[in-house]
Amino acid sequence: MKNTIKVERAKKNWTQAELAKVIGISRQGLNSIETGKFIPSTVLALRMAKAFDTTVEVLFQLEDTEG
Amino acid sequence: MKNTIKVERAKKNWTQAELAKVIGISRQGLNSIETGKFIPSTVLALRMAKAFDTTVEVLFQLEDTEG
DNA sequence: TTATTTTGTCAATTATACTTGACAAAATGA
DNA sequence: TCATTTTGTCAAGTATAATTGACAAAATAA
Repeated sequence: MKNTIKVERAKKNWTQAELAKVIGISRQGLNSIETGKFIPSTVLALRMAKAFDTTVEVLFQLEDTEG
Repeated sequence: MKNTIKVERAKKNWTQAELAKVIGISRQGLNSIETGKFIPSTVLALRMAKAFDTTVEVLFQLEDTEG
């Protein structure tokens, strides 16, 4: 799964630590999600989408092999 | 977190077992998600949204306390 | 360059999603 | 009613998400 967290974060000029705090997760946890190391829960995806004023689908995209 | 899986499933006239197969999860796993026992991964949420031709936000809603 | 912040990553632990197998309750259909 | 399908739930196990603490690489600012 791909994500556009880094881009959305840049738009808001937020650090990983700041975003992590907003969505209630550790900085390392957010880093692992952002770098594709692991897949977040739907609650975290929804919180992130809300924080960025966007949708889960804009933030996260299934790969062709994951469809 | 609330969800509208049961309703979307009814629209398509799918059983839990059928939907579970489509998204690549066990029947009991899907049941636990549908009944709110646990929170699915974002990949599963995206697959479900795709299967239902809808969005993650339509399928899953944060409670006021989870925002 | 030097100092500071930000990011990436590791190890070890904890929490939880997801699995299979099983069985009963509930719903559906004959 | 009787049979069949569907759903809910339990237990025990596996997989993985998420945690903290730590440290170095990379980026940013002075």
